[in-house]
Amino acid sequence: MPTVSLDLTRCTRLFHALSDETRLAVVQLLGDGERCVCDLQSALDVAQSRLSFHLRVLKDAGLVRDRKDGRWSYYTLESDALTEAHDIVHALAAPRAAGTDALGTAAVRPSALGRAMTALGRCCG
Amino acid sequence: MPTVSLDLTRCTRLFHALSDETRLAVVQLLGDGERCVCDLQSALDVAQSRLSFHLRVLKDAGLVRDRKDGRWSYYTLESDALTEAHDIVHALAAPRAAGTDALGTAAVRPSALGRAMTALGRCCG
DNA sequence: CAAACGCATCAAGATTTATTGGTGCAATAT
DNA sequence: ATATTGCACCAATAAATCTTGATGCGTTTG
Repeated sequence: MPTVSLDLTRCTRLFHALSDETRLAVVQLLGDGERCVCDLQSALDVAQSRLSFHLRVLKDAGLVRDRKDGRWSYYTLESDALTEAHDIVHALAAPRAAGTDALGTAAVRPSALGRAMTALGRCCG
Repeated sequence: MPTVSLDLTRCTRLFHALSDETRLAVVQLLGDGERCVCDLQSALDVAQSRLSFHLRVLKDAGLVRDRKDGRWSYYTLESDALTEAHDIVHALAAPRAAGTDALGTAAVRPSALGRAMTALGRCCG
Protein backbone atom coordinates (compact mmCIF):
# COMPACT_ATOMS: atom_id res chain seq x y z
CA MET A 1 0.00 0.00 0.00
CA PRO A 2 1.96 3.00 -1.25
CA THR A 3 1.59 6.39 0.32
CA VAL A 4 -0.06 8.67 -2.16
CA SER A 5 1.00 12.26 -2.04
CA LEU A 6 -2.09 13.66 -3.64
CA ASP A 7 -1.17 15.81 -6.58
CA LEU A 8 -4.55 17.39 -7.03
CA THR A 9 -3.93 18.29 -10.64
CA ARG A 10 -3.01 14.72 -11.44
CA CYS A 11 -6.01 13.42 -9.52
CA THR A 12 -8.46 15.65 -11.30
CA ARG A 13 -7.07 14.75 -14.70
CA LEU A 14 -7.39 11.09 -13.91
CA PHE A 15 -10.90 11.31 -12.51
CA HIS A 16 -12.01 13.61 -15.27
CA ALA A 17 -10.92 11.05 -17.81
CA LEU A 18 -13.07 8.50 -16.04
CA SER A 19 -16.08 10.78 -15.75
CA ASP A 20 -17.59 10.13 -19.14
CA GLU A 21 -19.67 7.20 -20.27
CA THR A 22 -17.99 6.75 -23.61
CA ARG A 23 -14.58 6.76 -22.02
CA LEU A 24 -15.60 4.34 -19.30
CA ALA A 25 -17.00 2.04 -21.92
CA VAL A 26 -13.69 2.19 -23.75
CA VAL A 27 -11.85 1.33 -20.57
CA GLN A 28 -14.17 -1.59 -20.02
CA LEU A 29 -13.61 -2.88 -23.53
CA LEU A 30 -9.88 -2.51 -23.22
CA GLY A 31 -10.06 -4.50 -20.04
CA ASP A 32 -10.49 -7.54 -22.23
CA GLY A 33 -7.34 -6.72 -24.09
CA GLU A 34 -5.95 -4.59 -26.83
CA ARG A 35 -8.38 -3.22 -29.40
CA CYS A 36 -8.02 -1.21 -32.56
CA VAL A 37 -10.06 1.93 -32.96
CA CYS A 38 -12.41 0.37 -35.48
CA ASP A 39 -13.22 -2.41 -33.00
CA LEU A 40 -14.08 0.15 -30.39
CA GLN A 41 -16.03 2.20 -32.84
CA SER A 42 -18.26 -0.62 -33.93
CA ALA A 43 -18.67 -1.86 -30.37
CA LEU A 44 -19.66 1.53 -29.08
CA ASP A 45 -21.46 2.85 -32.12
CA VAL A 46 -20.06 6.34 -31.93
CA ALA A 47 -18.82 8.74 -34.56
CA GLN A 48 -15.19 8.22 -35.40
CA SER A 49 -14.05 11.71 -34.51
CA ARG A 50 -15.93 11.52 -31.25
CA LEU A 51 -14.19 8.30 -30.32
CA SER A 52 -10.87 9.72 -31.37
CA PHE A 53 -11.47 12.69 -29.11
CA HIS A 54 -12.23 10.51 -26.12
CA LEU A 55 -9.28 8.25 -26.79
CA ARG A 56 -7.08 11.29 -26.68
CA VAL A 57 -8.51 12.33 -23.33
CA LEU A 58 -7.79 8.87 -21.99
CA LYS A 59 -4.32 8.93 -23.45
CA ASP A 60 -3.54 12.37 -22.07
CA ALA A 61 -4.60 11.11 -18.68
CA GLY A 62 -2.21 8.21 -19.08
CA LEU A 63 -5.00 5.66 -18.91
CA VAL A 64 -4.32 4.12 -22.28
CA ARG A 65 -1.40 3.66 -24.60
CA ASP A 66 -1.59 3.41 -28.37
CA ARG A 67 0.44 1.54 -30.88
CA LYS A 68 0.45 1.96 -34.63
CA ASP A 69 0.51 -1.03 -36.91
CA GLY A 70 -0.09 -0.53 -40.58
CA ARG A 71 -3.10 1.66 -40.89
CA TRP A 72 -4.52 0.61 -37.57
CA SER A 73 -4.11 2.05 -34.12
CA TYR A 74 -4.32 -0.33 -31.23
CA TYR A 75 -5.15 0.85 -27.76
CA THR A 76 -4.29 -0.84 -24.51
CA LEU A 77 -5.10 -0.09 -20.92
CA GLU A 78 -2.25 1.46 -19.01
CA SER A 79 -2.73 -0.54 -15.87
CA ASP A 80 -0.37 1.63 -13.87
CA ALA A 81 -2.80 4.50 -14.19
CA LEU A 82 -5.64 2.38 -12.87
CA THR A 83 -3.45 1.32 -10.01
CA GLU A 84 -2.77 4.97 -9.39
CA ALA A 85 -6.47 5.79 -9.42
CA HIS A 86 -7.02 2.93 -7.06
CA ASP A 87 -4.41 4.24 -4.66
CA ILE A 88 -5.79 7.74 -4.84
CA VAL A 89 -9.28 6.62 -3.92
CA HIS A 90 -7.78 4.57 -1.18
CA ALA A 91 -5.87 7.55 0.14
CA LEU A 92 -9.00 9.66 0.05
CA ALA A 93 -10.79 7.05 2.07
CA ALA A 94 -7.92 6.52 4.47
CA PRO A 95 -6.56 9.88 5.44
CA ARG A 96 -6.28 9.53 9.22
CA ALA A 97 -3.02 8.54 10.78
CA ALA A 98 -4.36 6.16 13.37
CA GLY A 99 -7.05 3.55 13.29
CA THR A 100 -8.78 1.98 10.41
CA ASP A 101 -10.17 3.65 7.37
CA ALA A 102 -13.47 3.46 5.62
CA LEU A 103 -12.26 0.62 3.47
CA GLY A 104 -11.17 -1.49 6.37
CA THR A 105 -7.44 -1.23 5.84
CA ALA A 106 -4.65 0.46 7.70
CA ALA A 107 -4.53 4.18 7.28
CA VAL A 108 -1.97 5.82 5.10
CA ARG A 109 -1.21 9.37 5.92
CA PRO A 110 -2.65 12.23 7.91
CA SER A 111 -3.47 15.36 5.97
CA ALA A 112 -1.28 18.23 7.06
CA LEU A 113 -4.09 20.64 6.46
CA GLY A 114 -6.37 18.43 8.45
CA ARG A 115 -4.03 18.24 11.37
CA ALA A 116 -3.66 21.99 11.37
CA MET A 117 -7.39 22.40 11.41
CA THR A 118 -7.81 19.97 14.23
CA ALA A 119 -5.05 21.67 16.17
CA LEU A 120 -6.68 25.03 15.67
CA GLY A 121 -10.01 23.81 16.76
CA ARG A 122 -13.23 24.65 15.03
CA CYS A 123 -14.34 28.13 14.05
CA CYS A 124 -17.78 27.24 15.31
CA GLY A 125 -19.69 24.93 17.56
CA MET B 1 -14.54 -8.09 -3.07
CA PRO B 2 -18.01 -7.30 -4.32
CA THR B 3 -18.90 -7.69 -7.94
CA VAL B 4 -19.57 -4.29 -9.36
CA SER B 5 -22.18 -4.09 -12.05
CA LEU B 6 -20.97 -0.91 -13.58
CA ASP B 7 -23.76 1.60 -13.79
CA LEU B 8 -22.01 3.99 -16.12
CA THR B 9 -24.18 6.92 -15.13
CA ARG B 10 -23.41 6.36 -11.49
CA CYS B 11 -19.72 5.96 -12.23
CA THR B 12 -19.49 9.15 -14.19
CA ARG B 13 -21.32 11.12 -11.53
CA LEU B 14 -18.97 9.82 -8.90
CA PHE B 15 -15.81 10.45 -10.88
CA HIS B 16 -17.01 13.80 -12.04
CA ALA B 17 -17.50 14.86 -8.45
CA LEU B 18 -13.90 13.89 -7.79
CA SER B 19 -12.54 15.63 -10.86
CA ASP B 20 -12.18 19.10 -9.38
CA GLU B 21 -9.45 20.44 -7.13
CA THR B 22 -11.73 22.29 -4.80
CA ARG B 23 -13.89 19.25 -4.31
CA LEU B 24 -10.93 16.96 -3.80
CA ALA B 25 -9.56 19.35 -1.22
CA VAL B 26 -12.90 19.24 0.56
CA VAL B 27 -12.84 15.47 0.55
CA GLN B 28 -9.33 15.53 1.97
CA LEU B 29 -10.34 17.90 4.71
CA LEU B 30 -13.37 15.84 5.57
CA GLY B 31 -11.13 12.83 5.79
CA ASP B 32 -10.00 14.18 9.13
CA GLY B 33 -13.55 14.33 10.34
CA GLU B 34 -16.67 16.40 10.21
CA ARG B 35 -16.33 20.06 9.32
CA CYS B 36 -18.72 22.98 9.13
CA VAL B 37 -18.83 25.04 5.99
CA CYS B 38 -17.04 27.96 7.57
CA ASP B 39 -14.15 25.69 8.52
CA LEU B 40 -13.87 24.53 4.96
CA GLN B 41 -14.22 28.02 3.65
CA SER B 42 -11.38 29.42 5.72
CA ALA B 43 -9.22 26.39 5.07
CA LEU B 44 -9.69 26.58 1.33
CA ASP B 45 -10.01 30.31 0.94
CA VAL B 46 -12.81 30.23 -1.56
CA ALA B 47 -15.92 32.33 -2.01
CA GLN B 48 -18.82 31.05 0.01
CA SER B 49 -21.18 30.52 -2.91
CA ARG B 50 -18.45 28.72 -4.78
CA LEU B 51 -17.88 26.36 -1.90
CA SER B 52 -21.59 25.87 -1.52
CA PHE B 53 -21.81 24.93 -5.17
CA HIS B 54 -19.07 22.34 -4.89
CA LEU B 55 -20.50 20.92 -1.70
CA ARG B 56 -23.73 20.39 -3.52
CA VAL B 57 -21.97 18.55 -6.32
CA LEU B 58 -20.33 16.30 -3.75
CA LYS B 59 -23.60 15.78 -1.99
CA ASP B 60 -25.48 15.00 -5.19
CA ALA B 61 -22.84 12.42 -5.95
CA GLY B 62 -23.40 10.92 -2.52
CA LEU B 63 -19.85 11.59 -1.43
CA VAL B 64 -20.78 13.73 1.53
CA ARG B 65 -23.66 14.09 3.92
CA ASP B 66 -24.68 17.26 5.68
CA ARG B 67 -26.19 17.89 9.05
CA LYS B 68 -27.70 21.10 10.35
CA ASP B 69 -27.02 22.26 13.86
CA GLY B 70 -28.05 25.74 14.83
CA ARG B 71 -26.92 27.98 12.06
CA TRP B 72 -24.10 25.73 11.01
CA SER B 73 -23.99 22.99 8.46
CA TYR B 74 -21.62 20.17 9.10
CA TYR B 75 -20.36 17.98 6.34
CA THR B 76 -19.07 14.45 6.65
CA LEU B 77 -17.57 12.03 4.20
CA GLU B 78 -19.96 9.36 3.06
CA SER B 79 -17.50 6.53 3.23
CA ASP B 80 -19.79 4.15 1.38
CA ALA B 81 -19.39 6.28 -1.71
CA LEU B 82 -15.64 6.12 -1.49
CA THR B 83 -15.86 2.40 -1.06
CA GLU B 84 -18.02 2.36 -4.14
CA ALA B 85 -15.49 4.40 -6.09
CA HIS B 86 -12.81 2.06 -4.88
CA ASP B 87 -14.73 -0.97 -6.09
CA ILE B 88 -15.42 0.64 -9.43
CA VAL B 89 -11.77 1.36 -10.07
CA HIS B 90 -11.02 -2.15 -9.01
CA ALA B 91 -13.58 -3.55 -11.40
CA LEU B 92 -12.16 -1.45 -14.20
CA ALA B 93 -8.74 -2.83 -13.50
CA ALA B 94 -9.95 -6.39 -13.11
CA PRO B 95 -12.38 -7.16 -15.86
CA ARG B 96 -11.07 -10.47 -17.12
CA ALA B 97 -12.63 -13.67 -15.92
CA ALA B 98 -9.47 -15.67 -15.54
CA GLY B 99 -6.07 -14.86 -14.20
CA THR B 100 -4.92 -11.92 -12.23
CA ASP B 101 -5.75 -8.31 -12.74
CA ALA B 102 -3.62 -5.23 -12.95
CA LEU B 103 -3.91 -4.68 -9.22
CA GLY B 104 -2.73 -8.13 -8.32
CA THR B 105 -6.02 -9.48 -7.04
CA ALA B 106 -8.44 -12.04 -8.29
CA ALA B 107 -10.53 -10.94 -11.21
CA VAL B 108 -14.14 -10.05 -10.81
CA ARG B 109 -16.23 -10.33 -13.86
CA PRO B 110 -15.82 -10.64 -17.59
CA SER B 111 -17.40 -7.91 -19.64
CA ALA B 112 -20.19 -9.30 -21.76
CA LEU B 113 -19.35 -6.84 -24.47
CA GLY B 114 -15.75 -7.82 -24.24
CA ARG B 115 -16.49 -11.50 -24.56
CA ALA B 116 -18.68 -10.83 -27.56
CA MET B 117 -15.90 -8.87 -29.20
CA THR B 118 -13.38 -11.55 -28.52
CA ALA B 119 -15.74 -14.18 -29.86
CA LEU B 120 -16.32 -12.17 -33.02
CA GLY B 121 -12.67 -11.70 -33.62
CA ARG B 122 -11.12 -8.47 -34.71
CA CYS B 123 -12.38 -6.31 -37.53
CA CYS B 124 -8.81 -5.78 -38.57
CA GLY B 125 -5.31 -7.17 -38.34
C1' DC C 1 -1.48 5.07 -59.91
C1' DA C 2 -6.13 5.66 -58.25
C1' DA C 3 -9.52 4.43 -54.95
C1' DA C 4 -10.73 2.98 -50.36
C1' DC C 5 -9.65 2.66 -45.63
C1' DG C 6 -8.21 3.90 -40.65
C1' DC C 7 -7.59 7.43 -37.96
C1' DA C 8 -6.02 12.03 -36.05
C1' DT C 9 -7.10 16.74 -36.03
C1' DC C 10 -9.37 21.09 -36.71
C1' DA C 11 -13.01 24.69 -36.76
C1' DA C 12 -17.68 25.75 -35.47
C1' DG C 13 -21.45 25.25 -32.73
C1' DA C 14 -23.94 23.07 -28.88
C1' DT C 15 -23.97 21.70 -24.23
C1' DT C 16 -22.29 21.48 -19.63
C1' DT C 17 -19.92 23.34 -15.68
C1' DA C 18 -17.96 26.85 -12.93
C1' DT C 19 -17.70 31.52 -10.94
C1' DT C 20 -19.56 35.74 -9.25
C1' DG C 21 -22.56 38.80 -6.88
C1' DG C 22 -26.82 39.14 -4.96
C1' DT C 23 -30.92 37.74 -2.17
C1' DG C 24 -33.23 35.36 1.37
C1' DC C 25 -33.88 32.80 5.41
C1' DA C 26 -32.86 30.79 9.90
C1' DA C 27 -30.47 31.13 13.97
C1' DT C 28 -27.90 33.63 17.32
C1' DA C 29 -26.22 37.79 19.45
C1' DT C 30 -26.76 42.65 21.09
C1' DA D 1 -36.45 44.23 17.88
C1' DT D 2 -32.46 44.97 15.15
C1' DA D 3 -28.13 43.48 13.61
C1' DT D 4 -25.13 39.85 12.40
C1' DT D 5 -23.72 35.38 11.04
C1' DG D 6 -23.83 30.93 8.35
C1' DC D 7 -25.27 29.15 4.43
C1' DA D 8 -28.25 27.71 0.43
C1' DC D 9 -29.77 29.22 -3.85
C1' DC D 10 -30.62 32.01 -8.00
C1' DA D 11 -29.56 34.66 -12.28
C1' DA D 12 -26.01 36.09 -15.24
C1' DT D 13 -21.75 35.56 -17.20
C1' DA D 14 -17.54 33.09 -18.14
C1' DA D 15 -15.12 29.08 -19.23
C1' DA D 16 -14.48 24.42 -20.23
C1' DT D 17 -15.97 20.37 -22.58
C1' DC D 18 -18.34 17.70 -26.12
C1' DT D 19 -20.18 16.81 -30.73
C1' DT D 20 -20.24 17.14 -35.60
C1' DG D 21 -18.65 17.45 -40.19
C1' DA D 22 -14.73 18.33 -42.95
C1' DT D 23 -9.97 17.75 -44.22
C1' DG D 24 -5.63 15.57 -44.55
C1' DC D 25 -2.28 12.02 -44.34
C1' DG D 26 -0.28 7.55 -44.34
C1' DT D 27 -1.46 2.71 -45.56
C1' DT D 28 -3.29 -0.81 -48.25
C1' DT D 29 -5.89 -2.73 -52.09
C1' DG D 30 -7.22 -3.13 -56.96
